[in-house]
Amino acid sequence: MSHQSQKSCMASARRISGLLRENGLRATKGRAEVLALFFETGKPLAQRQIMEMLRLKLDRASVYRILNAFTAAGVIHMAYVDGRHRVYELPDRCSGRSCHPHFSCRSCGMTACLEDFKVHSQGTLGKGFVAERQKVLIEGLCPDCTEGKK
Amino acid sequence: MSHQSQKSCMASARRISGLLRENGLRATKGRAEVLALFFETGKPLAQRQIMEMLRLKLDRASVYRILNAFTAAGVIHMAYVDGRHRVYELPDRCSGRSCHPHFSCRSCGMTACLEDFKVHSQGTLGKGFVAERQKVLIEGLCPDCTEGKK
DNA sequence: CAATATATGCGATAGAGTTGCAATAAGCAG
DNA sequence: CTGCTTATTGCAACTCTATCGCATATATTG
Repeated sequence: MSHQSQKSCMASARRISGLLRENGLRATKGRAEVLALFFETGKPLAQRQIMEMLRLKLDRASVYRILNAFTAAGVIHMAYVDGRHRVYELPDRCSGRSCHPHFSCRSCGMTACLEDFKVHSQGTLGKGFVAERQKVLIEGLCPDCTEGKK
Repeated sequence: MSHQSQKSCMASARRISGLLRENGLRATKGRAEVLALFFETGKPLAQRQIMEMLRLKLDRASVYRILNAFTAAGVIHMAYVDGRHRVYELPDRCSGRSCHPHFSCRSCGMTACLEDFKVHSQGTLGKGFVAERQKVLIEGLCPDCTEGKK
């Protein structure tokens, strides 16, 4: 999947560089690769996973700085915190006020985006409060782990 | 508030010890005090805050172990992760499947429980998935910080 | 009150994330 | 394409949360 076609890789590389520059970020190899990983996997990623998936060598500190820069620029956002890990994702399917919910398995730690799961909120926050984003995390057991428990 | 009446303190101390034992936990001074803090404040607490509020001396490691033991026993649960801090609270107002939402101010970091805020979820997780808990975090600005931004 | 299993204190350690600084590479003008 | 300026990277040291092993202290049980 990573080397299907030079052409399409290059094409998306150009698209990604453009996206970086549009957001006021220099299009370095490291940044392009990290951003490409988000597009390729389409999944929420933590620094650790990014490090493991990198084809290009990149320092730990650089990955952290890249994630922070991306977050500040709004290219990605922190989806949720999993244990000690900050998990980021593209804000693709998220409106300004609410993000799609995430699922996290308490047994194996597997996580997933719940795109067909809708969350409606009702009620008032109180005077002066302004809600900007709504993060929902469903904890439970994934199919593999429910089978194991049977 | 901490020394209003010896009597009520002692009474609740006995109640707390009982609660610990009911959950299979030894009623040590440290554990009783930590659990009492959750009841007295009624607020979500992180290890750091607990350390600062302790009247009794207790080691950092012990507080961590106490929080883990309480969580394993179900006496408290992790409400959310605030930056690098795990924040715990009594499962008082939480049913088995859903927890009351929390608010977190992105400017000052202040957090609060949203008791009058209800969240309804709709949809399917997918075959084999079992939802056990639903954590909702609303991010935004608190009254103090909205005033500042005006 | 003594025996025993469990908690605690202390020090060392692990792991996520940050920072300072020198080296490097992107972006831009010519 | 070349050189200049400035942002980014690599490296190493560091911070901070959390955990672990082990000796000591303490709660529970009989």
